Amino acid sequence: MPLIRISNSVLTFIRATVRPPVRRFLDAIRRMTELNERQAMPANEIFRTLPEQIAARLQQDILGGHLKPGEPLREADLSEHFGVSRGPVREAFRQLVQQGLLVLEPNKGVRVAQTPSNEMRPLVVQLRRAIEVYVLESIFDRITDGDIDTWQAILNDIRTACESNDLNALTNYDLRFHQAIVKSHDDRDLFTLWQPIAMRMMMQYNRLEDIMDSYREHERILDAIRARDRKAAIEALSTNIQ
Amino acid sequence: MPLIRISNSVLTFIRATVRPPVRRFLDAIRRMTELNERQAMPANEIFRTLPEQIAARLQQDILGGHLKPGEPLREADLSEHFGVSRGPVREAFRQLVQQGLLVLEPNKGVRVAQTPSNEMRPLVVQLRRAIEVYVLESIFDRITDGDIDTWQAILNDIRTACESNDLNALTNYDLRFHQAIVKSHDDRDLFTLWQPIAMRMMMQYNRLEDIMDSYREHERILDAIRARDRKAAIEALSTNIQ
DNA sequence: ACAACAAGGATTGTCAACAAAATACACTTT
DNA sequence: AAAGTGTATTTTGTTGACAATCCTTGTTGT
Repeated sequence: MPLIRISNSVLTFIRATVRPPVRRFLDAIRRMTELNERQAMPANEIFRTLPEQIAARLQQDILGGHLKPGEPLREADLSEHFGVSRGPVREAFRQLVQQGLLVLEPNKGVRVAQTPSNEMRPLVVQLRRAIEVYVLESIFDRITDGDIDTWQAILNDIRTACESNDLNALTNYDLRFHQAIVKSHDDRDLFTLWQPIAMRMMMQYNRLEDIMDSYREHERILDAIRARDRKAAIEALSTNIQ
Repeated sequence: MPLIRISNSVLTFIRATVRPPVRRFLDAIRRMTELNERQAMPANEIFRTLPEQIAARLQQDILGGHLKPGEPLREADLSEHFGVSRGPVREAFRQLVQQGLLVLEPNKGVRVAQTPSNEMRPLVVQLRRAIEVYVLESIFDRITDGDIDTWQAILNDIRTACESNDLNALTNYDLRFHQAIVKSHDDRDLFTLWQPIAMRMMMQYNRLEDIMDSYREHERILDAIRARDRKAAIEALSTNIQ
């Protein structure tokens, strides 16, 4: 599947051709989709940059286990596969290195990172809990009904994934759920801090006996938020992260 | 000052010319210097890659306050300044983005990151403490006299910086001290996790009344380690991080 | 006066060609 | 055999040219 690249060429052309009210309308749409994407909506890839699209696909391949830890990734292969030059692929690699999904060795390229050791897991859990609890505490009084709706939509996706026993999709939506919460904090820097930590947990997604538990845990979080029960929400969030 | 670029051209020539025993000897030296650099020895820039050298300089400029938060950095300016093309500069930017020192906006370039808000500081302190305490606990029984010597050398630099009241150098060596400890853990991934968190603290280095306190705190840590007093070492480390 | 618009320069994004480095392999020597 | 050596291949690093985007400024129309 080739990448969707409407944004640059076509959109610029349209923008230049069309009357200003329509132009502003297009910009508004663009802004909205960008915002939605930021809030972890179903990925609308049209307006994203090339490297982001590539990184997003590779991320799914890694978290989905199609790319095994230690496996080397070649710039030339992927640039051919995606039909772009090596530049954007390189850039995508760097983004994934930042997320901790790839490891970079100078002059040798990148490999898929090893899943964190079991010994290290408690530390990662502790770190992620600290951040997410801090975020939830911090935003709790400013959570809008719109936020809750957004999160509910993701929760529905989690339910579907659980019911169809699709671990791959579940990992994805679980990530999106927590991502949406962290991103709703004003300070974008928190997300930057949180992402590499959370990724390391997503790489070993095998904690639950019953996959349905994942849905129930997230439901508990959102229900508590909806009831504006601060303490219960934080407790539920905290037990979900382990 | 132009970047030192001996490694590639000259070294390759030598390697190709010279007899294999010497060749391996050169490789050994190379490996050693790389290792030393990894353990935060005085920066031997000769064997580093171009982007790493650039990133190292920019890092000092940012932590030293010569580049103010919010200030935009232009690829073209720096590529001219360092006498390289935009590619390596771009790469250096990405490394610094990973460290949290720069912020990237697509199509708009990078800016120096804002120092973390005061509200957020306790969280960052908590995260950094968690990691460093974990590391120290984890490596404690395997710390060699060689390690201690290395750290003592950095401690001496800290003392010098404190005595000459050079806050800039102090920031640098403080970073190196903790970096050396974290890097001595087998799991390199811990360093990747730790770095962006620690950087955010280094960006606001203004905690101490008396600058000499910094030396005393680090001295306490190393003394406790030298005495193999686990509890005291962790306590000292923990109070140093705030 | 004020919004809509257009043109220009400045800056980042992408590309393809080339350089440097790492790797693999066949060949030699001891 | 086993290590030493040279060459060819593969892969990443670097460069400069060009394209797309952003931003500023001046102009037009109402």
